[in-house]
Amino acid sequence: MKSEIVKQSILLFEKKGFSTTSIQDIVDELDVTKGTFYYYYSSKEQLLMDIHEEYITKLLEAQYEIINRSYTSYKDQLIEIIRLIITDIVENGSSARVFFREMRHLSEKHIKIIKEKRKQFRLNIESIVEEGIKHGEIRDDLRPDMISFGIVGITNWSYNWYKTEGEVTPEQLVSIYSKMILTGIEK
Amino acid sequence: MKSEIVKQSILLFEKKGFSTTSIQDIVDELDVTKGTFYYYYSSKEQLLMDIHEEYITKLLEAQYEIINRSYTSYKDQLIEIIRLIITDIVENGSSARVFFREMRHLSEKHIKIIKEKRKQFRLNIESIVEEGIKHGEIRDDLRPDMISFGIVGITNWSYNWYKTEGEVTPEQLVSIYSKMILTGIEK
Amino acid sequence: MKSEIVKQSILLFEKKGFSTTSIQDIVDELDVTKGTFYYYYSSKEQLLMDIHEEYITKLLEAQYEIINRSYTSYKDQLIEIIRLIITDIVENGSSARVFFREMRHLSEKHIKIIKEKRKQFRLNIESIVEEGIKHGEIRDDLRPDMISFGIVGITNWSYNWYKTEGEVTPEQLVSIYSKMILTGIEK
Amino acid sequence: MKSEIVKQSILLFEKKGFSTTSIQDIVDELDVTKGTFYYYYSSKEQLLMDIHEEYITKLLEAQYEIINRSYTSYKDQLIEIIRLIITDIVENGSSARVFFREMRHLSEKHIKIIKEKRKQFRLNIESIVEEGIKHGEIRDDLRPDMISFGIVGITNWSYNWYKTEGEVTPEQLVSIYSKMILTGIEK
DNA sequence: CATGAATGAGCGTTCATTCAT
DNA sequence: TATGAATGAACGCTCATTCAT
Repeated sequence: MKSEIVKQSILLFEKKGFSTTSIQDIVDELDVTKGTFYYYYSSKEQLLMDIHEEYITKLLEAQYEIINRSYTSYKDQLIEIIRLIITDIVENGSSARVFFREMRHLSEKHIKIIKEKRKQFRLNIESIVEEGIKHGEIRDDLRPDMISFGIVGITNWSYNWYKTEGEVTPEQLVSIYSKMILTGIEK
Repeated sequence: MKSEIVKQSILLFEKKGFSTTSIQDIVDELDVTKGTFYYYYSSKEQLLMDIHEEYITKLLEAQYEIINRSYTSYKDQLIEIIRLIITDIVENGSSARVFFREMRHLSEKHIKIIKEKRKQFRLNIESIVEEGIKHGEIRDDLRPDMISFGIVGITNWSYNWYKTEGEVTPEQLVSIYSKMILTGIEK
Repeated sequence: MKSEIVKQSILLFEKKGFSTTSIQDIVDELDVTKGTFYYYYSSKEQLLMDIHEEYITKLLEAQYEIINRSYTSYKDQLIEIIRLIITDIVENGSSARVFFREMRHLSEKHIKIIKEKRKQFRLNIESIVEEGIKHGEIRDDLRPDMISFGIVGITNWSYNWYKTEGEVTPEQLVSIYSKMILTGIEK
Repeated sequence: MKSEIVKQSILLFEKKGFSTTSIQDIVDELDVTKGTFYYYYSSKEQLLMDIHEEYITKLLEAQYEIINRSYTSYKDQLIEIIRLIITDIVENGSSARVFFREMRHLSEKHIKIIKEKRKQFRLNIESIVEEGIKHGEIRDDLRPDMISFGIVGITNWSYNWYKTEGEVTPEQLVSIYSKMILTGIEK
């Protein structure tokens, strides 16, 4: 039941937004009563936190898994991370959209926790960029922090528009974005 | 009065989110009563629509102004548009954040109107990219639509993190992002 | 309207108790809606506080009025205060019962304020007793504080049982209690 | 288990009040589940009734025990009853406070039963007073019923303020109150 | 133009109670 | 004996909106 609540909530939060979705909406969809919801979650905000925490934790784990593999180049490592973000958004679009849009509705305390982890995710990219610069793979005139913001921006933004039914496969998008970022669009 | 309502609303919507901000919150800040609000706006949603419409209209106008100038290259034109987005987010951060985050709370009908204009903004970029490809300025293996998504993604994302008090000036950010997009980060 | 809310609330709080009386109960009785209640009171607790504050303030004022009059003896002054308590309970029975029974439902902060005033009321009695002892009117072997507790106990308790329709008039009760306390029941 | 439920409930009812204490609060304290509670008690109200019944029954029994002893005077008998009330409040403060404050939350039917027993307790005092009057020990100008109300008032009220850690021992309080009532405070 | 009183629908949450196991 | 999942009714409270003045 708990996992069903999470599943339905994500769909509803994605469609209507967190604050516009009522507990009633959620339990109606599951044909249970509000009491049941509160048997599993102490508050609506706690549910949102659970969703956020699971999302970012899994993503961070996957990122560390990538980081700890061995690579022939830092550029390849960056491509792998671009792939991680894109495939995650494609595969868990609803969760991703909830994650990106509804963080504001967490409590101060919870926001802090999530922000820290999100920051860590970006800092890990920044570190790879720094290594790439140090090893002469990446140009040194562009600030690693801004590059990392650029990478998460370009990839994360796709949660706003990417459609599974579209013409471009995830792998193609990974390829295009990787080329854009690494070699630019200039001829 | 009407413009003061808009001004305060934007600040509050940015800080607390649209659905968490009450009409009471808005009028309290202006030291008027709710009646006054409803004299100027027929509903809370209408106010949000006004904010959205003004924002995207101004942005589109600025974009057309850029497009209609003459350029030595399409790349320069793209840089100009990157500059437009960045400076707008820096200068009108609150409006930008409300625009990006709260669109969902518009009515179906209004959403359609705004989405169309947002799409037009991106399509205008796509057109420039297409021209750039046609004239051999931009590589032809990356799909103009995806490139345009990439450009708006990388730039728009900055509303999530850019801080005026930070180390990087808007112009530096324009420069970095322009280089990233046009020539890539590879050494 | 505000005063009607107070009036009805006191009756309901007396009859059903504070926590068993719902806002709905109150507004139903007045044929208005819950919104109306919250237009006048920010919370149920705030209403209870208003009731408490008005009650104890008026009582204290009446007590000071008595204290500041001139008397032929301290005993007469004590009788006057016994009269004050008894007549107050008889005349404002509902308020008195709410005051004595529901204080616990105030917030910590509010409880402190009310407790202080209640204590002051008793201390004022203690002071009279002390003066009475000092001037040889009252025996000195019984502790003024305990005497004051005795006086408020014997009189306040009547909120638990006194009925206007009973055989004993308030004035008779004042007389009986004054005699009991001042001269004892021993023959 | 049943007695542990009673014990904990009394403490919680005293601290938070009956209607503010939830079954969950009670069972949490005992590290069992709500099912357990309902195995022993059919309802929350039934538990309250049990507490009330046990309290007043024991008190009445103790009172009869006093009444059935032989005394040299009716005044001594009254003192013994004052002692009973005071020591009971001191020793079973929590139960006493619950008894005095929460009766209102019993059902109509149960209230009637308890009220009857409480009345009996007072009537027994009234009878002693009457006998005292008849035998010339107690003055006959003060109504035995009012005197009995005075006695229970002055003594019962101590549940509102008496603190075990205070300066006055129970026995001292008994002495003071006995003197106040029997011989008055006049010099 | 603006106010202030009032509405009514809905929300998040609590909780006594039930019941199959 | 005891649990744990679920119910359903109610509660305190919020808020966009209306409207007579």
